[in-house]
Amino acid sequence: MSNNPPSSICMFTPQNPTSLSPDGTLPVNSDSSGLTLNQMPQMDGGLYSQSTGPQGFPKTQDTRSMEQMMGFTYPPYSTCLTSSNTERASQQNQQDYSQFLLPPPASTLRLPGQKRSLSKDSIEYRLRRERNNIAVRKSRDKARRCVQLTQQRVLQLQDENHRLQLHIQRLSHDVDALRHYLPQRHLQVKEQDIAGKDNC
Amino acid sequence: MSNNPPSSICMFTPQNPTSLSPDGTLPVNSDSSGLTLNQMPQMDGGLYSQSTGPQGFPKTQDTRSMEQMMGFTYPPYSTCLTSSNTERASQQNQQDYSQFLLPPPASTLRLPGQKRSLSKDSIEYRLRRERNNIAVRKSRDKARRCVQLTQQRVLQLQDENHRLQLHIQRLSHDVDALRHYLPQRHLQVKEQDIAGKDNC
DNA sequence: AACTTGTTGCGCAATTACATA
DNA sequence: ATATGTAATTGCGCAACAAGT
Repeated sequence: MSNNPPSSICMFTPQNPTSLSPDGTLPVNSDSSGLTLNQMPQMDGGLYSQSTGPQGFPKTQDTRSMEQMMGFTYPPYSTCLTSSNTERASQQNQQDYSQFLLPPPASTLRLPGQKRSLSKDSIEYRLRRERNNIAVRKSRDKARRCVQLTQQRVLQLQDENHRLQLHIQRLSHDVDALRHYLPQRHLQVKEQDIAGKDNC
Repeated sequence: MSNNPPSSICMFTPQNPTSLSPDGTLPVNSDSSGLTLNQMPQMDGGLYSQSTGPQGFPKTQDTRSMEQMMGFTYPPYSTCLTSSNTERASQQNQQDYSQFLLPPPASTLRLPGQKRSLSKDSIEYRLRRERNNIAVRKSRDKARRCVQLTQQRVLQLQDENHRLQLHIQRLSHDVDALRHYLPQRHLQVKEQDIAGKDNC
């Protein structure tokens, strides 16, 4: 389990810039765009649960239509849906499989550097897929939130920027006014020497 | 052709905040996150073109195989793998359904509000798919660039912010110094009246 | 109205990042 | 320190829409 902080940081982490696959081939994922946020305000709780695949297997052609028909639209956060149905199914789904889980014992003969290839019909395969699907949804959700956060940050910074500029404007005005009130010229000069070049 | 500027703007365009499907149901895509950049530095030219698959081949299965058979591989990313089995399953799967999917092949009678459904085997279907795939790649590319741009903007704003704060610091210092040099108290007071409340 | 392009959520598969035996 | 398993990322294609012509 372990819930310790991952290493990647939300914004601008370059992250394996020249990543190559272990076999030396160019990796399929050559993009990455360096967006790997973390520490996002997300309650890692029950969301992302079993997604719909009630009977997931034959999975007709696309599931999407299925999901929608079942009203399972996955509203990232808040507003949570009232997933009336579907959860039952998914829940049970898990259980159903759990008992069959771990068929490998029989044929455990696979070469060291070889990762076992699962049959697409196998329960295990489906379980892995489903888990990954959940992870994918979670990850993308996180990415979306990060983007939004970044955008908010821009607005916020622009705002602050504006405030600062106004402040500068006022201060500049003050300085001018004060200089104007200085009785002796030499003092002004002295003052300017002290202040240096503010007007950049 | 017309290459005029689209309406959406890159950052923070709210854009259908309460979007609902025409039928009043909640739209599947309720996300959108208001990211709809435009005017991105993209040469809209030959990129995203036909995906020049010189000899695209046995990519895997899963429809993709079709694309390759037709010479549609789209190299942009990938170097594709060489998986193996499984093509049978998904392929057949698709076909199985496809025959049920579109009952009216020869008959062109489709009700007013009904969009014709193409056979997954049809050339037309493949062409549409391929066009959409290109559009998708293009769109995502745009989104990626927008995100990067936004991130850059944050850095840039942070930097400017810092500069402004330094400037304020110097100006404040100047004001203090000048005030110190003011010979008479009443002048200071007067000055403050003029300047108003700078210290917010 | 019909068609084309643009967006977006989703699932898949390959890869990577972590964690742990 | 290494082998192995799981979670996280990411490009890709699909389908449903939205938007634009």
